[in-house]
Amino acid sequence: MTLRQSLTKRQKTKGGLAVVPMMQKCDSNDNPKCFIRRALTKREQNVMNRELELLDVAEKIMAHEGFSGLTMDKLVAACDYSKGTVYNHFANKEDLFCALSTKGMKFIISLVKRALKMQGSSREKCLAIVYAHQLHSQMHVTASFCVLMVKTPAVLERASTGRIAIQRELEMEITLLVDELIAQAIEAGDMTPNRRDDINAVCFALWSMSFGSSAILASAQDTEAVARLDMSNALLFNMNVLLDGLKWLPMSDELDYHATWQRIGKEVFAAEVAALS
Amino acid sequence: MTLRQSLTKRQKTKGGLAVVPMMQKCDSNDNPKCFIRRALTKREQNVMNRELELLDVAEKIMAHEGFSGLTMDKLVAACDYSKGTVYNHFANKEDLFCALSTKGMKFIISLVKRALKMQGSSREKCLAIVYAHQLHSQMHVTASFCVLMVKTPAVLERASTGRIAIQRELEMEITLLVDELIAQAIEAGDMTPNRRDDINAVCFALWSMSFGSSAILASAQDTEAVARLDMSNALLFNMNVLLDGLKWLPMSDELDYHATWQRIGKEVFAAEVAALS
DNA sequence: TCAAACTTTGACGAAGCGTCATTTTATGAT
DNA sequence: ATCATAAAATGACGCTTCGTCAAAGTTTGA
Repeated sequence: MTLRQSLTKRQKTKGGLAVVPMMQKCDSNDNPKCFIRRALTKREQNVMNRELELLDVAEKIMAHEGFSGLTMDKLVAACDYSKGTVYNHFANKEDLFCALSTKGMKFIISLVKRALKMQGSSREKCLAIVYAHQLHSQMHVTASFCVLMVKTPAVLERASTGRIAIQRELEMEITLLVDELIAQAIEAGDMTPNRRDDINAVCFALWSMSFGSSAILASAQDTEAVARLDMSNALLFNMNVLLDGLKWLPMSDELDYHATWQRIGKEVFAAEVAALS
Repeated sequence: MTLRQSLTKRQKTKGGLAVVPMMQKCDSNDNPKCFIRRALTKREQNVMNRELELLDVAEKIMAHEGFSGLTMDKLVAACDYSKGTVYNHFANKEDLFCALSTKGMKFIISLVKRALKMQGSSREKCLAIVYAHQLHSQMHVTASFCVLMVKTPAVLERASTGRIAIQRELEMEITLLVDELIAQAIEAGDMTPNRRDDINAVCFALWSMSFGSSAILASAQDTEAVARLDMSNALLFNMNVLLDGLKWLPMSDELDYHATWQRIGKEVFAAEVAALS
């Protein structure tokens, strides 16, 4: 976030240097509309609102016409702005996907924060986090695909570096939240990993399982191995096996985590669950 | 595979029915070059060889220019055939991706079959299967992305139904292989799930963890949560935790699975490991 | 040897992407 | 209030990519 902050506010094009307009850019050459953190002018406020508006329109198109149905031309046609303006926000199509992913991540983070405030053991909170992830993938099916898609070289190669950086920051934020939970669990004696390294490994294991399960459940519903499954319980089953393997107390034969799962839906994410039906 | 097999060999266009040429199609309207299983004519043999050739060229382009660098026009330019001929093989770009994925799946299956023949306990064989998956994602980075990508709506919406069906068959094949291993483990007393349902659940859990770990390791290498990791052990760690959670004997504190992991690399996949360096 | 069946070809139209010269709007100094 | 200047918005344009199809070429088997 320190990039180019030291430059004078107005610079001429002279000398071949890139113009750095009032609306400063985080990134030297490609990412438009990625603000330095400071008080926003009225103009910048407008720009930000418009960005949200554009993302909404894009999401609607995607929800309606599928992933490949979203094109820049369609987005331009569907909104009240011109092509140039849209491209002022998103450097290219992949950048747009990245922005949609960012929006999704922010949503997930807000859910995760609520999950962590839940009453219960550290293991129950962990389940609540996983529940949050699944909620997102159910509520915003297409957007959750963006989160997936953004990891793909096709996107990483083309999206603006600024947006990729934001994406990474958000990932870091989630990681830190999970790290904290793990630390709490260790402190409370619910789990006892040997070395400092193991916290990282545990965090990665949780992520892998949660991500793997949700991704497959969301995309491969008519695969035999998924179709034959009791899908409502699959995620909980997977997580319980993993958490048992980690010896994260209380073990699943000591406590009925189906009840916990229900409780999470009712107490923590009531509004979201309701919105789903 | 029973689709349209009962139709007479030659049918006229009359009556509005789709032409079903000598080179029969599995699919009524879109998938080209998807053969019914029977002795192949010389012509068909040529066509199949050419398909492999085209896939090779496509893979090379992708390896060189990245995922989005592969376009139909480039493929046409890089091979000795015309656009029409290429489109005779692949209904569209997504169909090509699907074909690349299929090729990858076939490779994985061949590795998995070797993994199952390994000397050792059922749990060790299970690790060998996971090892096979990881090998594929390391040896054919781009192709393994195709396997991922194909699950995405963007591809499913457009790929020919015939190829998607083949894809599903191959998935089924792997599922059956894993099912069999689980059944063996239960019979040998290495694991004791309660009900029939649990076999499905166990299979799904294995798949989720293996897929999730590999996908993240392959794509998100510069994410904080991955970068800080001991990546060479992450997959083994994840699998051991999961298998411990399943109480799949011998537990990881009874047996040094790092040794097993080494052994798999040396004994089962020596050639592939060597090819990687 | 020939007609029918099948394949190959590449020019073409449509659609998508991203750019940039030009026009419009906002800002702030006088 | 006026005007010069900076910034933003516009949309026509050029280029790439996609996928089609009528026509030309090739194979098959009678």
